[in-house]
Amino acid sequence: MPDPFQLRRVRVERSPLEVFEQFLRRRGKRMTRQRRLIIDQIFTHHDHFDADELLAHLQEMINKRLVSRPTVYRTLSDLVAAGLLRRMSIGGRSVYEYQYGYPSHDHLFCQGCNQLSEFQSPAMEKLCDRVARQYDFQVLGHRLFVIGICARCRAAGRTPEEQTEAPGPFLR
Amino acid sequence: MPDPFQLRRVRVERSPLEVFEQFLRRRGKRMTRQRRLIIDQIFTHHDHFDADELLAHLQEMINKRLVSRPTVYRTLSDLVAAGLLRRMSIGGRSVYEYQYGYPSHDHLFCQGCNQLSEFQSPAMEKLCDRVARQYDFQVLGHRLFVIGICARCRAAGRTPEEQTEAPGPFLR
DNA sequence: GTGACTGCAAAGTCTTTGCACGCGG
DNA sequence: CCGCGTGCAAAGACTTTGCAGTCAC
Repeated sequence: MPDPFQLRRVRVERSPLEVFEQFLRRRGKRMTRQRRLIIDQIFTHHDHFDADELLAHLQEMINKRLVSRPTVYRTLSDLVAAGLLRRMSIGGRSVYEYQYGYPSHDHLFCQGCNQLSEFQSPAMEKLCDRVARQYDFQVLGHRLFVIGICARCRAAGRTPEEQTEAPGPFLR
Repeated sequence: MPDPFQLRRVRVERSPLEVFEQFLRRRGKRMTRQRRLIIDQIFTHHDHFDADELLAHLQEMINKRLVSRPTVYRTLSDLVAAGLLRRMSIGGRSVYEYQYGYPSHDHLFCQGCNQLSEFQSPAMEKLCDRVARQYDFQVLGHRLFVIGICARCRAAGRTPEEQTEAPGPFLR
């Protein structure tokens, strides 16, 4: 059985830092100490994360007053604009994941543990394209969340919390 | 070419109001004038909407002080809990759509006009199930957003705004 | 009559913005 | 040195909550 938790990066020619530097240069923007810190922190992890989690990882730097909250938010937006990250939303907050150097994938969302995991499915890509063609819709990408209960939670007898908050996708 | 904009309700035995009344009764809750107003307003429209849009439709009632903002929010949550609505998020806000008496479907999201439309694809349902089985994941449902440009926007030469905000899904 | 519901105002969360200073190129 | 970037504080957008009066049952 394939493990959905282990997508590996695809090989890319330039490092995220290089890509970002070029992005900044093209726009007459600057590479700063803060931006470098944030990129380092992000691209040494392989996760879905939100600004707060990133801030937690940067906590030490924040304590040392090396990065501030607004700068983290601003940089995250820049990284999305640069195509390095993708932004989603879960539970009303923005959540980010790798885009550059990371394979296209879909998500499994477990209602037992609220974990987001990933899987790849070429068939899914094809089906999206086929459906879109039917509706004369030019596809730029897609977001799929399969919602349910993971094996671990089922084994633990953990059932979804009451449907007070039904899972639902979010575009931004 | 099928029109994605025209899903029609499926026939159901009980009206949304009846379902909600039963839901309330079972929980020792009460059917109030406000809740009736909100349900009426919602189930005479066929849309995706958020609390503010609903509030706008209820504006007259609000002006007359017949419903308040917190009550709208509270009732929307109740309707989700009752299985009448589904909640998603777009752009950082909760967005609702029909659940009860409405067929299962997926979404096309146009980056040109930010319109959300719907389509049905049995193949998609099957594929989700098949993929989930592979990962030993018990499926409760899924959310799919195909992101791109609709025919109308393409014809109008409208391209997506710059990737400042990449579309991304949102679970809640 | 009892206790759930409402409206109001206020608080909470997450995110963005205005502004003066600091620093990259 | 020019002007972009940062940090601070404050504002903003959306949603939730505490509380006292009101209304459904």
